Amino acid sequence: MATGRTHRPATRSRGIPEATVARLPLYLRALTALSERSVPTVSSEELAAAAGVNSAKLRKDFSYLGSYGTRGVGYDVEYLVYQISRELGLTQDWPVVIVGIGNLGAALANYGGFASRGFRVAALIDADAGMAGKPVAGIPVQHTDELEKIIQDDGVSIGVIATPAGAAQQVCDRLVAAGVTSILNFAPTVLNVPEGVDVRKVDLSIELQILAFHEQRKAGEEAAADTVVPPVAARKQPHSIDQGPDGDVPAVMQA
Amino acid sequence: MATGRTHRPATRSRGIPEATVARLPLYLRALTALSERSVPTVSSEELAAAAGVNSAKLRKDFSYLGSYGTRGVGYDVEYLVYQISRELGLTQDWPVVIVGIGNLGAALANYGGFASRGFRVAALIDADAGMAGKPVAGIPVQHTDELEKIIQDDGVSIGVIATPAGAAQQVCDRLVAAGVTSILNFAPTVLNVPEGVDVRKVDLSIELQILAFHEQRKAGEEAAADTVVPPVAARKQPHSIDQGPDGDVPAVMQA
DNA sequence: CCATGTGAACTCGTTCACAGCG
DNA sequence: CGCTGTGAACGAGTTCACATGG
Repeated sequence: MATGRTHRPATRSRGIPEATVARLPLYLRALTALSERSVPTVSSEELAAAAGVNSAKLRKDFSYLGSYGTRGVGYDVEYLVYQISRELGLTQDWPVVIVGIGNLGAALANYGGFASRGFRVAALIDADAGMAGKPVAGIPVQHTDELEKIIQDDGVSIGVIATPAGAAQQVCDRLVAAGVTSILNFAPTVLNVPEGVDVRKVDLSIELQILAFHEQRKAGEEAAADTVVPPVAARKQPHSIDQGPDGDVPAVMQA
Repeated sequence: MATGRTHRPATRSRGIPEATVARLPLYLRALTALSERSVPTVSSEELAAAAGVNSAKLRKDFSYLGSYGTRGVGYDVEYLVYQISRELGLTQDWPVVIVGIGNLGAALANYGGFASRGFRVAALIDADAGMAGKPVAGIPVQHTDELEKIIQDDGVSIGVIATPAGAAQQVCDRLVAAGVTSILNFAPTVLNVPEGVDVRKVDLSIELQILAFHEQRKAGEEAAADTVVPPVAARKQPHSIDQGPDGDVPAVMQA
């Protein structure tokens, strides 16, 4: 990217910032909860609190989608749910394959929030021939040999890699060759993919290490304790502080 | 985190940017691999490629830690491994409790990269009395009633929540009350915690939704195809594109 | 009036490009 | 001469604060 200088040339006019995209699912979840409670409208303040962000950020985020609110009132819950779902592409069905049915793969297969949001487990794939046919979460596991066929037949474009690190790149290559263009990687490896393929990674050990860093700093600060116990507390910090360590985005798990 | 206004007052002189902290584990992993292959030194270029970032970023990141490289040569692998480990607080042992031993909790308990990096599973905790005593990953599951005792006895400061969404906040409150100050949350909920407690979240469905967004855009672009097929490709793009947890968005790379 | 929507200020993060040291 | 280390330019993301419109 970025070649030299003024890139992202086109700026498709619908340029929603990546940071905003990463928060839309959060808003959607909060809105869905409100919807289930039959709440008709929410203010940016309320919704922001439910999503764990501040209201200015939420309003700015929504401003990239359009003007879906009503001044002096707030946002219509149902309408927003629809708009965000559409923006995220959740109004269509996304078949997904999960490769590597160990503890983690099984956990993912059983994950409820899966089907609930436009995602459908098209197949569970494992290299262990002994697993073939055995049902996990009601879906029979298939052998790796079937991978290409399944992807093509079902038009799968999203793949989840939950294999050991050693197998990840190989699985990735096959997924990509077969037509997958988005990959969620749980294996602790950097995947090499061709241009046009999106990879998101989730890595438990990285998250723990980040926590350890902060934890260590807390311990150290305590020692250096500036007489003045930084009361700060300042403003409003009712509860919930940073939550989404927004600093980054990813997540975590294992392989 | 933190911060109401001018906080982080002192800027303890050791202010490592959050974005850098989030990448240190990545460098560490790449370095560990090199170390196992007995590679004595690496250039920023090589290491960057292995970690999936670009070399300028890596050098800048390292500059926050100190001047650990040798001009004209590169970095000493072993030395860097040590420095980063120390910076991340991995030279000490971090006992961790995992609450919620379902598929996911079991997967986490079995995760190898766990013990390998200073983390030790101090206990597995589940609300189901029927699970009590049953060993998972060689560790007997204990009932939720024991939670406070375990945390205090073992001096646990990091907790992992792998419970259903409905139980997460409650578990979180108990963890915090018992002394935990860092939480890794796998439940799809926004956790409210008091100031000073760090929360990082990991959410499968959010990651999938972000992928779906980009996937949808790919499909749309194809249709709108600007005559000019953005050749870009420009410079060097050997393989591997974005990766990156954060914003994602293509980020060159190189090898 | 009230809460949205947004320009403008600001902060954080990334990239450039080159000085400087081994 | 090669590669690190870094100031400075640039760009992304966040927060402020207020004009605007229901």
